[in-house]
Amino acid sequence: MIKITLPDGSVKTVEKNSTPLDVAKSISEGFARNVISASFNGKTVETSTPLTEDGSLVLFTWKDDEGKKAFWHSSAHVLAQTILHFYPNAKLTIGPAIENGFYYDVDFGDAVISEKDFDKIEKKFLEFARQKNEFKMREASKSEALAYYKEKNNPFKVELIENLEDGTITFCDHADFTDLCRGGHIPNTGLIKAVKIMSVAGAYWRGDEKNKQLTRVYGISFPKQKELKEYLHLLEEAKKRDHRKLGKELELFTFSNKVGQGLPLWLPKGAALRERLENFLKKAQKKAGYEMVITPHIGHKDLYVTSGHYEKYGADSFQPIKTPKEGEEYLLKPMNCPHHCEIFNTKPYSYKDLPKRFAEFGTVYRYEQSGELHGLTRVRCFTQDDAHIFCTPDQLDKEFKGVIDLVLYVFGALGFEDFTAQISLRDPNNKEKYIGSDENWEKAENAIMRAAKEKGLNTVVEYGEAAFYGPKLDFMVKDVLGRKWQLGTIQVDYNLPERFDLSYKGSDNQLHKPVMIHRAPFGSMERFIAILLEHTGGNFPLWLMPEQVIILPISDKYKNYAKKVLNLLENSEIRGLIDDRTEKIGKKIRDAELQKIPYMIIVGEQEEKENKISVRKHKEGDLGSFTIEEFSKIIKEEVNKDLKEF
RNA sequence: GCCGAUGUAGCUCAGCUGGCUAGAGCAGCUGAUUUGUAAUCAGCAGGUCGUGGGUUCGAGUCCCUCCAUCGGCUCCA
Repeated sequence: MIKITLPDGSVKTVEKNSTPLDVAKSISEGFARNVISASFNGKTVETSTPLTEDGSLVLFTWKDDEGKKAFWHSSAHVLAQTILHFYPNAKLTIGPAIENGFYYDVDFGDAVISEKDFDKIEKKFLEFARQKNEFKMREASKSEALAYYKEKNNPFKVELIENLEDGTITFCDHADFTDLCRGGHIPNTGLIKAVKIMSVAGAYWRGDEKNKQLTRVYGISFPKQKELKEYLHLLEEAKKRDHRKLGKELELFTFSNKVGQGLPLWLPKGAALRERLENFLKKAQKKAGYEMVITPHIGHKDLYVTSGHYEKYGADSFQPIKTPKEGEEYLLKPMNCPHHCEIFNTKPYSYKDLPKRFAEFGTVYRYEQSGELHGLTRVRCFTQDDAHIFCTPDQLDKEFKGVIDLVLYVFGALGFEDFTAQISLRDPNNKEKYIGSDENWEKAENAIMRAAKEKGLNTVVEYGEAAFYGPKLDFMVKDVLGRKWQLGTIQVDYNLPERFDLSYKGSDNQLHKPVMIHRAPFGSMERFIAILLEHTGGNFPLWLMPEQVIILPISDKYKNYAKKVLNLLENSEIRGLIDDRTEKIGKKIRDAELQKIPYMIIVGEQEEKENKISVRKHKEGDLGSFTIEEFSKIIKEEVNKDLKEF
């Protein structure tokens, strides 16, 4: 007999070689039917793995992330089985579970797979699934495994196996299908009741552009048909909040092929919104001791040779601007730091002058690959809410934490609660991608980790995500489809001060190098507004709204009263407009609702007589009758609720 | 940049297997209606069917090039 400890602390004594499924059955038959995967002593096991020693067992159902992972990983096996059914010469590579579903990377050879094929794949997939085949793990020696895939002429699996230790190699069989596999499956294929092939895409073998491009087949599966339907419905709903769609509908921004790919055009309402955001940050920055600077959109080539950008990005950037002067070259600025370094360099500083904090809404130009452009989130011209802090090493921690406070203030005011603070470090295996000494890198990395910890941020560490000149603390927020985007960023840099030979006089009368912090709480105006649009669905906080109220006269007779109301509201710094079309009130309300204007003010005979207004709130309906003073107060309170002082 | 898909009026879309002057709703314009909490009625106007080539008696429809967009990959100072 062995003792099995369950997550609630209870201990079950079962016979040796009992399986996790047996343990589940000993709890209840009903529960056992829902158990789809398990972990034993922290390691993923099959639900059919015989347990041979005492230990702690966790049983997972579809409701658990681990359960879903096993479900989707198992689905990838069935997908591979189905693909081989239609394309017997296809070569399988890897097929993991992902956040929403699973994929399988396949070398289809000369065959092309596209959306037209999805239907038949789904049908055959479910046919295979219904056979209720069990997933059975089987150990194999390295030579056996290699021989198997060499015979199948599959260089990808051979490469994978060559990197594995002998004695750790396992296969998983179900029906007549076999795959190299670490394990973690659902009991049998019959649990998969619904599947949808979502898309195909090219994906490089092992994520390296230099390798062969494989075809990645994305799918998602569910234990119930209904859940698939719900998932697809959710996706449809999410697409309605796509910032590209809302940006067009709300007339915030647009693109023009004549102007060029990835070059956003801000329309009046979008420009007003953006200006409001900028002023909001300017105000907070002023309190935090920043000084505004302004720098040109171009810079001499030498500036970027000094900074290292020329060497790093020169060939892949917008190409230099030539002048009539022989050999003279300027670059569109891809970032503001070199300019700000030269601003610092303009005069000598004492340690008593530091920190210096230079801020600029700096527009930069980067030649992003055409396939990378994406609405407003990835563009070729964007404006960073940039600033560079030059401080002494002693001041670094305090300054860094001050920036964290500012970022948290900005995120808080705009309702971003669900973000991850990502510590982006160097790729330890690829140090030649970065400039600067190991010593400086370590100092910078430590400063970031220390500050993030002291501020109690919930952080994740990502290797290989650093900038080429220094590590970053990135504030990541998801878009409506769950894709992560970097918004706020704070970077510690010991390298540019060296390259630009920045210095200050210390109390010891010696010259010292300042430390530089690059930071942008929004990240860029473009990306921030895009993500804000998706999070709010266009219903921005009231203080940001291009139009806060719209006045709807019942008929032409009340236009004058409407104008009077608007005037009074404008005196209270409320932004509004009048819908003076000769339309029915129902029509005006409908149009105002579609434009997502927060408050509608209806004025007619009744209102004019009583010198009042009838207020209707977007999405909520009639609020009743108010005096203008009462209404102004409500608006002011709502604005102040979101706009706390920094 | 790479893989797959898509591109018809300002917007959302129809146009089947190639066949007369390419359709609809909304928006726009004109007129009537002066209206009480999500669409008043009528009329008018609006399209080189993304671009350039090709196949064909005939191309929005089939083929190729390029451009742009979408979903991924790679990249992201």
